[in-house]
Amino acid sequence: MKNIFEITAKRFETVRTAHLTETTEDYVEMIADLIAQNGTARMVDLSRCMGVSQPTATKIISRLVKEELVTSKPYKDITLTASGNKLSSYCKLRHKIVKDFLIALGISEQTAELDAEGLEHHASIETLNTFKLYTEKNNV
Amino acid sequence: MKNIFEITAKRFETVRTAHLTETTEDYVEMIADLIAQNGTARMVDLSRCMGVSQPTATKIISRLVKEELVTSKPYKDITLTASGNKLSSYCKLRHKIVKDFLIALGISEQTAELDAEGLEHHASIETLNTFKLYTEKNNV
DNA sequence: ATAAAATATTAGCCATGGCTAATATTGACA
DNA sequence: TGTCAATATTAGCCATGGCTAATATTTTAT
Repeated sequence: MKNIFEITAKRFETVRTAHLTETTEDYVEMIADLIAQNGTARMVDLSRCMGVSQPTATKIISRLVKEELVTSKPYKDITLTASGNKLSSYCKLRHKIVKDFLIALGISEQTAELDAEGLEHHASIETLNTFKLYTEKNNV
Repeated sequence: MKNIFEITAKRFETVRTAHLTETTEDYVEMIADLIAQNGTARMVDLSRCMGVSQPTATKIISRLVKEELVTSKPYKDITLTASGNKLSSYCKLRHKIVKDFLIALGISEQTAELDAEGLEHHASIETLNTFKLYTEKNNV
């Protein structure tokens, strides 16, 4: 009846923290994808890709500007700062590790893509490393 | 430039939907645990286990009452309805599948517990089945 | 039995991230 | 070039889930 509380509480706090960074990571990653594919990232494409309205995308981008991950001037294309680029590279790598692992396990590519989107934000370094090793061993 | 949007949008919508049900599931599961361990689920224990303030727990419980997963009368212990119990059983099973899988993969129990808490809400049926089969094959 | 401690609720604040409607700006093309 | 369509922003709403401070109730203990 004492530190049982602290142990479970810490788990849930970790998950809540992950949620706070999820939106940030997903948007930064999508901006990088759009730039790679189209040369530029426009608000309208970003909002369509994320499945939200344009005002929602605008609001989130303004937060990312404050966090210095993104640069955005009114009516201009969105770009990533150095730290935004760094974060997007990390997220892309992590996404690939999770997706490839699921595929190596025998899961269909479609499900792997869908599940990776949700799972990637909640895998610790230890788990990511284990996933990576498994894929390397079972995918040659 | 057309249904690329729809595909990625659907992925993110799935994740957002999962988030909406996460709190519900975590609280229902914790209430079941507290009842199993202590005989009753009190607000103060629930809030400590979830790592939130008591008013936050109270607010969430009032939502769960509306959703008919929980019964709660002021200053009385919290109990689960039939559907609350059903949901908690499902969540508990799913949590075990994910945690056991991570352990079977070679991940430490501590990390497995921590990561399972975040991962369990984002694994599809296909992925859960694959996890379960893997554990069964590699854990005998 | 009553005072103090523990527990629970209410009120009221905040940030995030959804939305629609209205407005502003840009870009395209006739 | 001027108009219209496309894009972007702003304003203002909502729900969720955090919090603290204040209040209410219950439990404990003297």
